[in-house]
Amino acid sequence: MPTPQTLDRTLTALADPTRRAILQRLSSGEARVTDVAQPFNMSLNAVSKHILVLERAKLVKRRKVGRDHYLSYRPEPLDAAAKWIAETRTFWASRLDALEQLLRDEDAANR
Amino acid sequence: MPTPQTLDRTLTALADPTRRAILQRLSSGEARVTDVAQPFNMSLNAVSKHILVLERAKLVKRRKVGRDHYLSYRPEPLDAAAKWIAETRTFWASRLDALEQLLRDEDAANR
DNA sequence: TTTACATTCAACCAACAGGTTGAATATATT
DNA sequence: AATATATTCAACCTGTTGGTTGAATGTAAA
Repeated sequence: MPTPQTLDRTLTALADPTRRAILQRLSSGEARVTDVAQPFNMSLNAVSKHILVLERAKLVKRRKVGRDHYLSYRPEPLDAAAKWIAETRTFWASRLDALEQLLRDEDAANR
Repeated sequence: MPTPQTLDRTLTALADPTRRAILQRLSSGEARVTDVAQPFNMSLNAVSKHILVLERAKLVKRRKVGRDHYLSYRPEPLDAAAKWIAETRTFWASRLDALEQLLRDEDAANR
């Protein structure tokens, strides 16, 4: 299970369409910072910052070759987040079953 | 599939431990704003703002009874987010299979 | 060795997030 | 009618986000 802070970083990184697009691009293979930035309608520096956020969340790894930085997609945090959400959903759903909810509603109505 | 903006809102809402704790609290049944705020070490107003974020993400629904506002947890956006992540992960993983990655690495090496 | 390229660093800015306090509003209770 | 409770609204503050531009750094190519 991811530590809360790890989860925060993963979800924050994913909660931005530019960063999701970067991940999608990298899912088809390594690319340099410039390559990743090319399709976006913003400065290279802006994309570089987004990449930093993804690195902090360990969704992207960097391999330096001379002046080029090759970026690659790392699926592990996504796996962990998906697992956390699925487990949490199950747990929460179990606390919302029909009978329990009915009893709580009655309790609330009688207050 | 959730619209990108919906996904943004869901992930943003989930990327905060206070808001996750609020959802957890509500997963065991309805509660009023004051009840939800009680355990937190912050002002009622701060919690009220967090609830607004959760409402915007449709993770919480509000039912007003007199001066009391009863809040309830809505799992649907969580389901949608989990589904999106799972599908995306599968899609991205399929583009990262061993052969394709090998070919791309050779291509990169020969540049 | 000069020039071009890939990238970050640094400073700045506007908008937003997350918190505060104080007042306003609406409803209950006495 | 007066008071207490539940909640939001409004203004404010501080720190962060997401963007910009310009300069610095390191490496490759002419």
